[in-house]
Amino acid sequence: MSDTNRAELVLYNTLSRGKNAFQPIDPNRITMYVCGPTVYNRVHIGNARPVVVFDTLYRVLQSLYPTVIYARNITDIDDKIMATAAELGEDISTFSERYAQAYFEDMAALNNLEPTITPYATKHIPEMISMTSLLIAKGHAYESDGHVLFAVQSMENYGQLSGRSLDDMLAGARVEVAEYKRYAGDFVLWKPSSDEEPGWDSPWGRGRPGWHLECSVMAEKHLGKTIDIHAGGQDLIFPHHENEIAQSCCAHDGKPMANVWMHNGFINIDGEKMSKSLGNFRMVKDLLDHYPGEVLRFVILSAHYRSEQSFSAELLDSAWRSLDSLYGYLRSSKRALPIVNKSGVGYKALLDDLNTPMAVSELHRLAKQMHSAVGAEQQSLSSELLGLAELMGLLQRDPEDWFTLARGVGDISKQDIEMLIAKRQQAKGDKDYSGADQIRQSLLDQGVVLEDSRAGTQWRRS
RNA sequence: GGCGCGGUAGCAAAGUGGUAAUGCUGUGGACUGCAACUCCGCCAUCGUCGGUUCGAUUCCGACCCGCGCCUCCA
Repeated sequence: MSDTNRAELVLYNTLSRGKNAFQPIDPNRITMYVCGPTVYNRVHIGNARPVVVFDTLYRVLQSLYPTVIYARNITDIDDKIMATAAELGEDISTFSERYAQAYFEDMAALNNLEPTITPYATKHIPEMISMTSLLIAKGHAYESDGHVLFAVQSMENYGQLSGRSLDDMLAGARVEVAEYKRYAGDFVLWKPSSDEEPGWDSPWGRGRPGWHLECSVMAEKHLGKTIDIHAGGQDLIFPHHENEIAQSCCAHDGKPMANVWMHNGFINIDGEKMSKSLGNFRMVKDLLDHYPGEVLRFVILSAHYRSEQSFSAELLDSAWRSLDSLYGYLRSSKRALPIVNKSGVGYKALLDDLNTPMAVSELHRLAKQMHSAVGAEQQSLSSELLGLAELMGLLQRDPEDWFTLARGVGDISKQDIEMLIAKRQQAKGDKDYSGADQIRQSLLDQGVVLEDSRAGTQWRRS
C-alpha cells in the first residue's frame, strides 16, 4: 500500500494529458533525453528555458535515484547550418562546432549542469543509415527520387502525441506537397546531397539525414529503446517528437520510445511568442552582458514550466532584486552545508511536476525565517535553504562575491570603495555628517550602496 | 478549418469547493545623525454572464479577449 507521506515524483505527461506518478523503468538507471539545439546561431532565452527546466528535473531525479543518465544532443547537420555556413564561406563542421561551444558557454552561465552525454548527429550517421534501412525493411519507409521517406500511414496510431488525425493535419496544411511523397504527411528520413553539399554515402546514394532521425537513433544508442523521459519545447510536439515516435516505435516493433513526454511553454515578449522567425528574441549572450546568469535562471524558474512566460527588462530587474534579497539574508548569517529536506514544502513542490514558483516562494520563506532564528535552528534553516536552492541551481555563489564583485570594466575598485568608506567613517567620527554624506552620495553615484550597522559599514553594488 | 492553452493585485506568479501563497514596486510606521539594510503593517474578491452547491476564483455551460501548434522554431 502506498504511504501517503512518502515523497513521490509526479510529472505531467503530454502523451496522457495529465499528471502521473513517475514509474521508472529501472530505478537504478533513470534515462532522460532532452532535445538540444541545431547549432547555427547563438541561442536565445527561449532556447534556454527547456535547458534550465530540465536541468532542474535532472537535479531532482538525482535526489531520488542513484543514477540518472541525461542526454542532450547537438544537431550539427541541417539545412539551416549548411546555408549559414555557406553564406560565411566557412567549413560546416568548424562553423557548427563554434556554435556548439557558444551554446555550452551560455548554458553553463545559467548554472546548468553538464548532461551525462552530449551526442552529435554527425557522429551517428551509420546508425541513422541502419535505422532507415530497418524502417524500409519493415515496410514503414520507401525510397523515392533519391529520398527516403517515412510512410506515416503505415503506422497504426500516428499522431498520438499531438492528438491529431492525419486528416486533420492535412486539412490545414500550408505546405506544398513534394512530388516524391506518396502521401502528403510523409516525412524525410534521408535526402540526397549535391556535390557541394555535405553528405555521406548510403544505400540510397550520397546524402544526409532528415531532421528527426538523429534523436531516435541517439536516444536508442545511449539510453535504450524505451527511455523514461523525453523532453523539449512545446513546439517540438509536432512534428519533431511525433516523428521521432514514429521512427523509433516502428523500428522497434511497437515499443514506446519514451514513457513520459514533457514539454515546456514559450517565453513571450509583449504577449507574443519569442522566436527566431518573429525576430523578437533576446540572445542569452547579450543578456549576460547586463545580468548575471543566475538572474536569467531565476526568471525562468519563477514561472511554472508549462505556462507561457512573460519576459522583459522589468522582470529581469525584479528578479535581480529578489536574488539580492535572498543573498542579503545569506550574507548576514553563517553558511551551513546544503541539505535537502525531503519533507519540506519546497522539495514537495518540486516533486509536484516541478512547481518551481512555489519552491521559489519557499526560498524566501526559509531565508526570512533563517534570518530571525539563532544558533542551531538558524544553521538548520540555512542548510534547508541552500539544499533547496541547489536543486534549482540557485544561490550557489558566495554572498559576499554576489554583492561586491565588479560588474563592468569601469566599476570602482574594491580598494577605492573601502578607502572611501574609511574616510567616511572618520568624518562620521568627527560629526562631519555632510562630509560623510558626500562620500556616500559619491559612492552611490558609482553604483555602491552603503549599509551601516553596529558592526561597521557593509557595501554592495547595485 | 482542425487541435490545444490561458485570462488572478502596478509588474510578475502560485494555489484552493469555504472569501487568494510569494517576489518586485508603491505606501504608513519602527530602527538610523540622515540613509541603506532589517523589522511591523497596508494595497486583489480571481475576464463576463448563467448553472450546480449551504458555499465557486476553484466544478459545468455560454460568451468575450489573448496566445500557441497544424511539417523553420525551445
